[in-house]
Amino acid sequence: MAATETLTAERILEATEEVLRRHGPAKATVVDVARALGVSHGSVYRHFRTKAALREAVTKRWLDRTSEALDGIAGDGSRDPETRLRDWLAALFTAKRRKAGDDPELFATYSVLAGEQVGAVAEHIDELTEQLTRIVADGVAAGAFHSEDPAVSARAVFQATGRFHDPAYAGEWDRAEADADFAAAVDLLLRGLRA
Amino acid sequence: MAATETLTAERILEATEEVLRRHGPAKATVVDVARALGVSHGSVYRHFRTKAALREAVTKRWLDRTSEALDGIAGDGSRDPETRLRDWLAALFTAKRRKAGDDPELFATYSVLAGEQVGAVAEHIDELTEQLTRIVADGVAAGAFHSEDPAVSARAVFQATGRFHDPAYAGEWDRAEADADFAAAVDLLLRGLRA
DNA sequence: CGAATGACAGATATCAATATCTGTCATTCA
DNA sequence: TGAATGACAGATATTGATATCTGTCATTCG
Repeated sequence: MAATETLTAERILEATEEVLRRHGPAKATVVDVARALGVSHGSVYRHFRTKAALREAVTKRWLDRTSEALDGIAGDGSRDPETRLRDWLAALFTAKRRKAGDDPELFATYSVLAGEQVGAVAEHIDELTEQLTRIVADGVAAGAFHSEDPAVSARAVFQATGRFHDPAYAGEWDRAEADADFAAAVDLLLRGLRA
Repeated sequence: MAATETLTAERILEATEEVLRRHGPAKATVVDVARALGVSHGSVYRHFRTKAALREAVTKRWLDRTSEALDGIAGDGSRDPETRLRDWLAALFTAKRRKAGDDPELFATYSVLAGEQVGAVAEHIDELTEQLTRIVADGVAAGAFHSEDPAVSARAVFQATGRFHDPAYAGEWDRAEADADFAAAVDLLLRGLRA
């Protein structure tokens, strides 16, 4: 029985996600989470020192799902770097667009949380940029790319494609021009990277 | 004497800007503007049909100041396209950064207004993109740039540099890495454009 | 004895009553 | 006669009294 299972951080995070989905970021309370689990809110505070810590943990969890999905593409050293870079960027854009399109309210909720958790987001961006750096470095090693410093180039590529992954632009992702804009951006950046 | 001058749209816009500076976008009212001018609010409605129209006009005015400043660089056909493109992007970044840094509250106010006036902003972006297109087209004509379609490339360059002109990123502009990031972005994009 | 509770103080949010604002228009003023 | 006014209705914002929430901790429970 779910209700008699021991109270773990993981179960609290699941309940928190559910409460956030139902109530939105502004109205989701720790009391709501406790109610959903059938425990007192004091028990939740045993696992998370503050409400902010709980929100941070649930945000990290969400961000990590994106990072993990992309890591496979970044790490696949057997494929040629240009294709890998194109695939990685396309996968990032597609994933974000799907999340935003499938459940706009939950996406908006997590966008608000991400806005609060600047630190967690910075870490997430670092992770993604490291994945990009790996691809660029592989490309340089293979003679396919030119770059003075793969980390700098990767950062530039990530920032230049912000329009296609930053939640601030989510409203533009279903516009008719989005795909053409994305293709033009990737083509221009890859021309810039090629040896 | 100012108080006895005829009431013109221009004078109303000046007063509106002042009221916005003082009260911010949320609390600035048409009544405030009328009070600042020493007239009844009915008189303001003679020149602007709605409060939204007044806000749109004052926003356009603000956006146009940026466009005009950059038009000189874009139109100077005597200088080489690569330098002109670098200068144009640097001028845009510098102008935005200065506005945001010198008077953060007014900048935040206008950012809110820009968020409301989607149409006016779209026109402004079209203008800037046309200026960029002129530079890219000149570069292609001179054999310095490669581009299938200068308008598409210009759009890609503008979007890729969004981090350095979109008010959503204003908070990042005074970070230590901003200049290095900008340089890396411009270098990468110019490598992509060169013939 | 460690996990869970629930009462509590201070901080934050909600709600309904009140005040202000937007947009109109018949009237005044120069 | 055309520009300006100010009273007005409906919509929006402010306020202050009330309810809920956050975070703690002495106590209970298994």
